[in-house]
Amino acid sequence: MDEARPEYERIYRVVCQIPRGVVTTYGDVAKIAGGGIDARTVGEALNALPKDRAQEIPWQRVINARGGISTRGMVQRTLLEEEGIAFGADGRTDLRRFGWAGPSPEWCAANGCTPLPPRSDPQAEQLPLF
DNA sequence: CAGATGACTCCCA
DNA sequence: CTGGGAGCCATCT
Repeated sequence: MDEARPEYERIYRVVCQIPRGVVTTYGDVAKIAGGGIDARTVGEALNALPKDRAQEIPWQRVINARGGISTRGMVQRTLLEEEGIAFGADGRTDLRRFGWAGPSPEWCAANGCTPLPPRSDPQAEQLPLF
């Protein structure tokens, strides 16, 4: 039997908090989870994610810091497009529009996680609707 | 215990 | 934009 991996479970819990229609990065998930977890560890956790559990965990909403998909194949991109995520010609998406702001502060407190630092983007308010 | 690997990220040329 | 290199952490040989 595969041993329980508490570090991974915390990562999964954070990913489950990502609402439909938005995406986040490995680094952000790592910061939220905290506890010596970094972007690479998040990737490992999702890679080791069993298929039966992939149905409940929106792993597809986790992408790299460049706004692109690190996985091979079109599976992840297709799933995200189904949720309304738009990709550019280079296969990247605008994190300022589809980027996840992080879980609620109360959730963080209840799960011992760290909320995401507020990124003040003056242009984020002026983003065109298109 | 040491080396290699990976769904990562940042910095610099 | 593209490459190369370093930093980082967990898992497997």
